[in-house]
Amino acid sequence: MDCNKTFSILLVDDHDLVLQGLKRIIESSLPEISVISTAMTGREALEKSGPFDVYMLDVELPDMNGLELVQHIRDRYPDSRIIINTIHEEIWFIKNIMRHNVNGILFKSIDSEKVVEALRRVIAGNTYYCRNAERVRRMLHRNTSGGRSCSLSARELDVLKHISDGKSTSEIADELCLSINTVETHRRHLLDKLGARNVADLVMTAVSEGIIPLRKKD
Amino acid sequence: MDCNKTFSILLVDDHDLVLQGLKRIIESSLPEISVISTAMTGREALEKSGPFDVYMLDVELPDMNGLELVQHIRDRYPDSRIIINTIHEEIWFIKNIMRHNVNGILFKSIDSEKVVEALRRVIAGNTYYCRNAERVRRMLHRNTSGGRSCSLSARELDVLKHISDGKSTSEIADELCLSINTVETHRRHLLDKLGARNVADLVMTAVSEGIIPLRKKD
DNA sequence: ATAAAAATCACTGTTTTCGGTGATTTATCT
DNA sequence: AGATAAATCACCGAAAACAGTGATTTTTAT
Repeated sequence: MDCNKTFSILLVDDHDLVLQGLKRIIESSLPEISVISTAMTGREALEKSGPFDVYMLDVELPDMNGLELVQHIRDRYPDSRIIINTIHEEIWFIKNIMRHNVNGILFKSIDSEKVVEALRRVIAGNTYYCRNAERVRRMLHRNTSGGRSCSLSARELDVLKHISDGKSTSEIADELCLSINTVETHRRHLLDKLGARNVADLVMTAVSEGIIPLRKKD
Repeated sequence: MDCNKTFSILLVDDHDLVLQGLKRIIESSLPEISVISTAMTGREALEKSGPFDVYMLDVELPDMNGLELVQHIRDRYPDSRIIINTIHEEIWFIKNIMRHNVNGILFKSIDSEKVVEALRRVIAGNTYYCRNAERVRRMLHRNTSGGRSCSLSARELDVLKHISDGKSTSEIADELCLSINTVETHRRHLLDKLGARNVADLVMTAVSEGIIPLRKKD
């Protein structure tokens, strides 16, 4: 890619503060982005004469769901890069975003260096996902393109049940007569496969997906 | 209590190995227990001419649920001390045992010093619960004798929801604009109130009790 | 009004989780 | 027979959870 090429970006967010902040960050740290346009609604965004090289979208817009907007942009300008910028860090929310084939996900809570890094990576043709979103991405990837299913092995299910019962890794190792390292590996695979960030998330996901049953009433 | 008094105990377990092990431990470390009787079924236990000072019962017996046996013993000999000895460390199971007003709970996985300690404490008129059971005990205590309900405050529910969504304490603190210390306190209260040992257990309990809903399908 | 509960924050130490990486041995499937 | 997945174990470091204690301020209820 030509190092002297300049890029255009469209920032879409219904909060002016966010727009100004992003604009400022980009202006000061990313001189290769020469055109910075903004929009505060989905409609306004679609009216801007594109294509832009990069779209950075909030998912919560007054007139339109940000993900609908993603569809529109993808339809018109398939080569554009799209970064989603959201305050929602909920896992199911991230999964939704992932399915729309975006190039990057940012959370509004992050600091400006991350924004710069994300833009650099996306412009370079790579993807950027916030740490929290990375796990979810991997999980979905396995399910769709990888061809592999994310079904759990018998042993993993064993470990999962013990985890959901509040056991620590060392306790599980004892009860299943395994090394702690082994249980930790299973645990890691569980987190990966279910796209969970920690055991709380793991249990919630597993129960919600019906992988493990609710606890019997006592 | 007279230091020279000797005590009697009835050990009930359907595994002879366990009986022999317990017997051995008691003989070698607890000279104050002079009468050690054993039974391998609930029926056999009830046929032994009591009362014994202490009953140590397995909950899994071939002919009878150990908790039924507790009832029988309590009815006949209200002053006897009862210790439950079980391999089941599941929380809901512990809760069940707790409700039967026993003096101690041991898990078969523990080492012999704990057995001795438990017997000493129970003989002295105190209670003994394995570490894992202690939390559950505190929770139930609040619900019944304490008069206090274990209902969660609004803030605690807030924090719980975030936890169940896989958020870390620091993330929750950020999102709710609280100090990390505060969130940790809420978390601790949640664990106490729901009788959970860690977040995995917390989420499982909260979902099972219907305190928080399952995650929306995506 | 005043007692009780809720909400807030602080400090400290230990244990556990989480993430990355890599490797070997069985099963299993094609 | 060879590829693939499952199951096993190891080592490391950083981050988070967990446990115990204590304390102040605000709400809420009696």
